[in-house]
Amino acid sequence: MSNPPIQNLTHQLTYDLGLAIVQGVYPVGTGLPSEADLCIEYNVSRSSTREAVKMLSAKGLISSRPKQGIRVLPESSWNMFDTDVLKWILSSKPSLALLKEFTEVRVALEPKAAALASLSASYQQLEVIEKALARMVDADRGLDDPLEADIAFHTAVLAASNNRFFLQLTEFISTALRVSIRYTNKIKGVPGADVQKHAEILNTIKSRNPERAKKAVEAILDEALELIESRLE
Amino acid sequence: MSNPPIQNLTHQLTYDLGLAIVQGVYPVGTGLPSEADLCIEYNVSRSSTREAVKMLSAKGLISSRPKQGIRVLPESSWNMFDTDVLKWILSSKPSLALLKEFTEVRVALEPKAAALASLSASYQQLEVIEKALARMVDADRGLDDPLEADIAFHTAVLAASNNRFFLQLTEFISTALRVSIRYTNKIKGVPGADVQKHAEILNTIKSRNPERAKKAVEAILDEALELIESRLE
DNA sequence: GTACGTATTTTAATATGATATATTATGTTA
DNA sequence: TAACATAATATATCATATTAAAATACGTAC
Repeated sequence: MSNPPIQNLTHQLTYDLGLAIVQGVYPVGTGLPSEADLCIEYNVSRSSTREAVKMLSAKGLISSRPKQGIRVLPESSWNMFDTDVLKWILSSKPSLALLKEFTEVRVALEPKAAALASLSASYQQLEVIEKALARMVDADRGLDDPLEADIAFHTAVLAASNNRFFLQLTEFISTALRVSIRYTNKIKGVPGADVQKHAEILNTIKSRNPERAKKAVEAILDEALELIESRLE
Repeated sequence: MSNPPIQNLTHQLTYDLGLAIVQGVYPVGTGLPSEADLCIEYNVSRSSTREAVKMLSAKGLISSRPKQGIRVLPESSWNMFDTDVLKWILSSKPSLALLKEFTEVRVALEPKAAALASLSASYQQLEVIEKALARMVDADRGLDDPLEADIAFHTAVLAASNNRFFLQLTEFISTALRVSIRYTNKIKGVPGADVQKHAEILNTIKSRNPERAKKAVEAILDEALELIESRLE
């Protein structure tokens, strides 16, 4: 019932339960069956059940205390920047509204990351961005996967910012892009136009111009955001 | 050995181990004692040990597999946006460099959140911001805690953005501010100046002007960032 | 001597029974 | 009625046995 690389029963149960929770299968407040019932329902031992519960509570989805049982926490305490949580949410209720909110975060973060990258990117880091751009060129000719190339480019910029928080967001961004692609990728613009804009980003970073780097990334993301907003009406 | 609200042995061990890991007690790559050894070292049962290990692996700090044992993952996979992880990091090695990186994230996020708030904040949400500002005024007169009032204001703006990701960051921001305050709060500017600038933010949001709201928040954060950068030299 | 398959070994993963603890609900007594 | 003791119920903890997985060592074939 899960596609991610499940290693063992505990992880399997964690994914199944996590998905069920974000899907709203268990009511917020006082939901979830008791430990013992979960064992029966999912046919696993108490050890695995407890470990799965602990993993989910570490991600802010649930809390568990004696006598009160296991309850689903309000959505506001879910760790949205946890890759698993994000994956569960996007793959179960990938609303355009949420996609818009996600893109708003990108609009806030990525331009700033590019600006930082323009100031501090090492030669090696520039090369990584350059290679990602080459992949995008290849993708335009059908020689590479367009989505993966695009993701590689944006995560390379994040990594080049040399900021641990932005670096941590690479997984966050790529996960969300991978899941939500089907909502935006449909309409492809002029072939090569996208590559051109990404090349512009690379150039501004290489020329150590933070202001222009910021603007270049903003241009791309604002466009994506507008596309989403236009569909929301 | 921990101050957070520890509920039970599993949480206690999670905090102790999490702190030890970010402090570098266990070498990255192949660190940590085996499950059995951890039981002896911390004098707890295997259940609690395993549950703590699962919680930490849910936060991206460690991985555990048969035969290879429990190993510390590279810092790049740590979930920096997890409140616990951030707390451990900031309370153990609160370097100015990290504080700078954190502030860079704030500079990216909070102005955008204010802009969104100016577009979508409800009347109730505006009231919350207003009350936080009142607390800041009180704090200037010694009638309230300045830090808590400041945190209340910034988190209120985040909440008013009506974006689930920004909302999730309220805990992240307040945790970091609370922990890192001792590195910046020392130098207080002109009394009332801070309040004035925050009042400006509220006004721009109330007048539904996203551009000016963004600028107003940027002004405050850029200032904080410059202060940190000046100390880094 | 190298490559491949197999056995061994080590460690986590799973299962289960028993006990402790915390919380809520209940009932009893003054 | 209020305070206090008691019971009921869920998770938390402990202990132990068994299973499965992964790395290493070993041996054999070529």
